[in-house]
Amino acid sequence: MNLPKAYDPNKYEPNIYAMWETSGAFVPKGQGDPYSIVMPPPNANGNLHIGHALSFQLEDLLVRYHRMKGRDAILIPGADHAGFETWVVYEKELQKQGKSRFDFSREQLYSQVWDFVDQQRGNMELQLRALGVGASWNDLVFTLDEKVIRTAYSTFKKLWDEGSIYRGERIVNFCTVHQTSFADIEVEHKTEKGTLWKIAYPSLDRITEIVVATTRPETMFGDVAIAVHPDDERYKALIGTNVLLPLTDREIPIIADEYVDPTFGTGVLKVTPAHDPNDFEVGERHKLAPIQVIDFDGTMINTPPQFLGLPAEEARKRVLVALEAQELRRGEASIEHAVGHCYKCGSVIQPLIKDQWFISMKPLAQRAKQALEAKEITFTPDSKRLAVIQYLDTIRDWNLSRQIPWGIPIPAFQNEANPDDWIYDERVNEDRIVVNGATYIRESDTFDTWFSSGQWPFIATDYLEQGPLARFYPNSVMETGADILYPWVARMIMLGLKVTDTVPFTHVYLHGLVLDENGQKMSKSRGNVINPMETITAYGSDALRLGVVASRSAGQNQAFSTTKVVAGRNFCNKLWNIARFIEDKLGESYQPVAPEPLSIADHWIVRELNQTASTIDSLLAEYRFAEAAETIYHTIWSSVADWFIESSKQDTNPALMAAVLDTCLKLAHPFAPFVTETIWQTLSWHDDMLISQPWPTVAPYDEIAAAEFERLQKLVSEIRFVVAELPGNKKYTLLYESDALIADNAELIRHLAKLAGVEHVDTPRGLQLAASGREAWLDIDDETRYEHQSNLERRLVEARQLVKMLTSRLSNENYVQKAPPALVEESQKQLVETTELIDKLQHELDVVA
RNA sequence: GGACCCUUAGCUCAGUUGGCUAGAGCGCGUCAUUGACGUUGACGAGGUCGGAGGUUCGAGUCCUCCAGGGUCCACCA
Repeated sequence: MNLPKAYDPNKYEPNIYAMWETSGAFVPKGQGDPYSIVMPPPNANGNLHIGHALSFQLEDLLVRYHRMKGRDAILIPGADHAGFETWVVYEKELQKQGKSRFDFSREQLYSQVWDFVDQQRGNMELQLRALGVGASWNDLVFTLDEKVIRTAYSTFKKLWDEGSIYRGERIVNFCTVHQTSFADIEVEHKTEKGTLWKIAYPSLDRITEIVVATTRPETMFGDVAIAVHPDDERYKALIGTNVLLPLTDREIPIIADEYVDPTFGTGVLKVTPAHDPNDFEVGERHKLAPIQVIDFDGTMINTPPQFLGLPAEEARKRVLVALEAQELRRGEASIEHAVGHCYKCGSVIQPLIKDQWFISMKPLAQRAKQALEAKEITFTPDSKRLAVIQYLDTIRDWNLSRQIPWGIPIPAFQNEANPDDWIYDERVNEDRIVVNGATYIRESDTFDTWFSSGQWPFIATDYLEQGPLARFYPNSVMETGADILYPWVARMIMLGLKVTDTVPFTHVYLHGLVLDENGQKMSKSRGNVINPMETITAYGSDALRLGVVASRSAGQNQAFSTTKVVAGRNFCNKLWNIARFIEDKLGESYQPVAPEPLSIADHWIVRELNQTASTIDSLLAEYRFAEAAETIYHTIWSSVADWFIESSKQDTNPALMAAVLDTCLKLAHPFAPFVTETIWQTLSWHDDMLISQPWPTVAPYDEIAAAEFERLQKLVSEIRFVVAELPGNKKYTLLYESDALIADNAELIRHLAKLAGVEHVDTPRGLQLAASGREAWLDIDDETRYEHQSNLERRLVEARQLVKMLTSRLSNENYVQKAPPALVEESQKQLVETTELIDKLQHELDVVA
């Protein structure tokens, strides 16, 4: 025996991973039906967090399992340039150096960030290896790889050519801190308390006035009209007249628009097309040109001099004071309203007008919706499929433009002489190009990163170019976080259908957030982040996998639990020691022999393992990872270790023990890849790798023998139970009169039940073991027996309650008629058995008395 | 404003189409024991499944309402 007593994961994991990787175990073999998962690419220059561990370990689990099931399986890794995230980090770096983005050209910035990311790269990939994630590393795709850009461009052109891409002045969500716009979905709305101010706009003769209600008085200099509902009797007469815009000498008209809600505020809306999306639409309808009064840096422009250049917040205060001075304020009310914030810095998102590139989403969404309704893609949990459908119903056009240098340049050029003339051209390295004699200037914006990552499944498989991995498209499963269902999953579906004319994957599995042990969201600011690498150092990679997969269901945010990681570590150690025991029994020179079950324990364990394999099959088919993990845990710990191994100490069947160990390792491998492979490598009868083994097939056994063992278990359990209740720590002798099971397995029963002996007698004495229904007695003296009386009484009461319940159930005619016959029969059988038990217990009590 | 989810043992959570006496890990109690494993073994205690109705022979599971917690979506100034 050269294996140490305890499994030390850190000692083996790196070597095992290196063996897999260098031997090409993660590379698809080209045989069998393709099975593919494309990894949601983690940030190339970041570290993995515990949510990544869950995500990637689930993906790896699926791929390992399907590989063993004979599929041509691949897990395609990725790395994300994480446009905005990385840019924010880099801009902070610049700040530290006392520089800003304006000190450099776009090309300079791009190459600086590239170097910055390059320095950090590799961490994440090492961490994936530590997690045991068996990715096909040569197929890794970085989101700024040339082929990603190529595909993004061809898709953009396709959409452009068919008119789905348009450039337009629209209200965009602009972060004045980060100097970029966001898609609607990226804006974080928070409900806040605000103030609704009422402000009087005087008529031209200054005799009457109309009172508007607004939460943003500072935008009043951008007002181009006052709007009321056309049917609002209070204001009907005023429609078409002009009022004076306070603090200015500008006149604006009163217009009628259905959009105005007469019950809100004063029923009068100030129309500020440049700074509110609704007002923008009202303005368009009434052909009113917007006036921008907040600049892209968040300060005031186009205002009277005293407000010029002030930050918007400050301007608001001063405007209110100025209005007060002119006695134009007509009260205020506090309201709760949703305010958009930048999800990164938390500052208020300004709705501003900007020329941006948009995709018309309605047609894409319709197509995706049909596919989802037809269940061309299934979801776990299914409720998320319905959620996506609902999202698609209300989708708005997608703003693709980002004012961030770190990203894929938008391949568009504008005619210097004619601003409305835009052309598609991929020469994005040129500032200006000449086409047909006209000079065109390059668009300075980059794509929203989701535009390229939305095409990830067919990019990573080179499907459009029919590369070597093209057979892996569509992907088998998209496994990702429920939090990016809309920004990512929905878009992959839409773009996949659009570009490849097929769904990008056939199943979506969504995991929830891993919360901290108290159920709180993990965040750096809270300081409650669990680093998966530290967990691996402390407990091992398999322990982390088992712990994080256990008791977790799809789509639910659930707490991390160290106790489950500990349980996982203990399980690995258990498996290790099962192997140690078996290897010790077999000896170092063991040569494999065809296994054949001989003892009743042998037949039973073969049946159990068959059952476990098929249970895991059906659970994984439904993505019930936690239950599958629990199944293998209990099979190995209880059935194999506590019963089979213990039995084997009495009756050794080397070939079968070896086969049982092999089967356990295979079944457990997707859930605990490192320890199982480590053990496999120590087995003298294998010179290959576990990772490449086929999933266990059904092995033959004898059902009668297996059932015998079950009866033996029942007897042993009863003996243990009764003995535990008896006073003192004595060892007892089991007596039997005529019982073949006991006679044939006397030594085994003695060992399992820790008895002094098992003896055949002609006249039984002592305490009869009633519950297991055997002709067997524990040889106890009268005094002990007397002390045991209360236990007998207690069990008698329990048995009588059960009889009462069964009797009433069976006397219910509806039950007998409507319940499935098997259930009724079961109840009847149980009633008979329990009645017999009562007789025996009663008899025992009579003897004592 | 809309939608979805959660509430089960002390803690963290499972529980497919309704099926009988609701499970796991950890924790807790009693006991055992130096040779596979103390990262162990045996035995046990602990839950009227958030509350109230309803459907059903039968409800943790389906329906309605209520309470508490959470998430997502949303252009009411």
